[in-house]
Amino acid sequence: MAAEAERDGRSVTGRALRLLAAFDVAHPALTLTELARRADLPLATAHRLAGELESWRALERGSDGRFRVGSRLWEMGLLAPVSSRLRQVALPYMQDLYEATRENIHLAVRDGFDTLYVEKLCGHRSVPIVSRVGGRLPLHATGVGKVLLAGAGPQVREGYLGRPLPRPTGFTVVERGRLERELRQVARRGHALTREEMTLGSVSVAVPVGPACDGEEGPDTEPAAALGIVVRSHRADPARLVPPLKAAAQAIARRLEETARDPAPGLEHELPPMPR
Amino acid sequence: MAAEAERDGRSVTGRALRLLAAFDVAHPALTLTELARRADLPLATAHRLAGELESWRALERGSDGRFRVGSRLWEMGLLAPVSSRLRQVALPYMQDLYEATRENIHLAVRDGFDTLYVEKLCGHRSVPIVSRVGGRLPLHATGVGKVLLAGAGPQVREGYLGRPLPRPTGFTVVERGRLERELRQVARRGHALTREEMTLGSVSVAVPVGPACDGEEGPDTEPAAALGIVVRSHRADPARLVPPLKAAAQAIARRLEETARDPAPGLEHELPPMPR
DNA sequence: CGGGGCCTTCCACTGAACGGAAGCCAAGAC
DNA sequence: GTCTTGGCTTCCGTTCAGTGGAAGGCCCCG
Repeated sequence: MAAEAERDGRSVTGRALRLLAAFDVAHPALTLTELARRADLPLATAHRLAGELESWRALERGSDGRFRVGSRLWEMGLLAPVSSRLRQVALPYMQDLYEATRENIHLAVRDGFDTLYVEKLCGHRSVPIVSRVGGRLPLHATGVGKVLLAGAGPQVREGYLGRPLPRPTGFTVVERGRLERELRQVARRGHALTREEMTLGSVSVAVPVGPACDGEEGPDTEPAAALGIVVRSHRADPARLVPPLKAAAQAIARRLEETARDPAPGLEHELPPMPR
Repeated sequence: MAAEAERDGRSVTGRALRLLAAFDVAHPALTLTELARRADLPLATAHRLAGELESWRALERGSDGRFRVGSRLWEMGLLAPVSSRLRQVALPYMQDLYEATRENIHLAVRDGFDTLYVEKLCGHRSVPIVSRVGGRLPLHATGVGKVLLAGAGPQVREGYLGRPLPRPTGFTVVERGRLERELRQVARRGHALTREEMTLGSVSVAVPVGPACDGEEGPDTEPAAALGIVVRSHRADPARLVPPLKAAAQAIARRLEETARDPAPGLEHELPPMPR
């Protein structure tokens, strides 16, 4: 820890990135002093670096003097593969699912030991829910998470199960044996169904998106993502949602493979770089 | 230009940010050498900095050796106000509009002299279109752009009109006088309607979101955003879309004002920081 | 086998980053 | 009115982290 903290703080780039990392969902806007404290930097240093980041619009400073993440950074982030490829491809199919159900539609990937939510559609009628685009939840307590965990390599699965697992509700399965059995079942069936394991009153159905979603399970074919839907638990038969989910997931997987070839996917219709 | 380039390259942070800025839609994946060339840095320097950025997962290096924008950066970007507030609030209303029309629904803000697209919903049935989330288009050639330009301060408007305007189609209005007249009309009516000015075959309708969207035009009330919809030009009567658009825009504006008060908006349900 | 990309590592030099300190400003207490 | 507090900004001498040329490794192709 000390060693890592050492390495982290040493380089200028590291310090700058620590400034960025000081922001999170609970702290989307920070005064210079808060920023310095959270990044563990001397005020003067934070001031200089934050100023520099601001001049690049990686940070923005509001009229209240607080710093916020800048829209330039947001723009940059959208170039990340998760967003630019996965999201782009999946969105129309997610739209279709939403139209058909008017429930929360989720697209998530595994990032380390977390479920990382890439996209989420919801309307006014959907169940309110804890997930958030860009947010993280445990792998073992959600539908999409279970699918991702079941599809991950044994390495990851072992590593994940070998640590204490949070238990958001009384229904969350955390006993190792039972969880492993469930995961095998998920892998076999090609879908996960979890009842109130993350939030009381909500049921979640999910399927993998990727090579493994055709039923055939290749040796090293971790799914690229998971597609899921969350409905109220009193809803008649969540299992009915599996076929449309699978259809959508397969379509997405196919399109992903197709677009994997062309590096610059079509319409480069950007604005010519207007002089300031 | 020379002066700015000078300042830009001097600081380490600047160099690191230049590396990030080397990525764009047309170049979402770069080899180290390309990266160095595009950022105008010596190879060794690019190598070191890129490595550091990678260790923070601000960049990721694929199996092909190319660098891409990292998902950590994507996550950070989602904390930007455009995304975390505006998008969150507007999305359900945009969903409703999509459901009702199945057409492209756009949410955009003005960023300098560009229309910056914050969100875009579209399904399979919608008109294919050039806009892209995080993308930029001219202010004078789209529905949302015109609304934003009409609502901007005279300073901005003058500045924008004082430069040569691109003309994507033969229908794009670029004559200053005519454009100014149109903008006044947009401001008065509270909505914009453009026919094939950006893309042949598409018509766009848009309304402002924000203080000015109640008809009353305060002195300094630039709209926070613009909400628009793009349909095929042969569609019966695009003007019919104005009332639902206005209703949605007002609802969004109201919710934006409401949530402006509470700094941390509710459910902080993040995962406890799992040890690596 | 030699040439040409592309990537990685090394290391001596140096100028850019550092951060303590001092000063500024506004709000609130007394 | 003055004093205190807290947040922000600027300054500047020291020093150490960043720099980048050069050399070497790897792979592919002719």
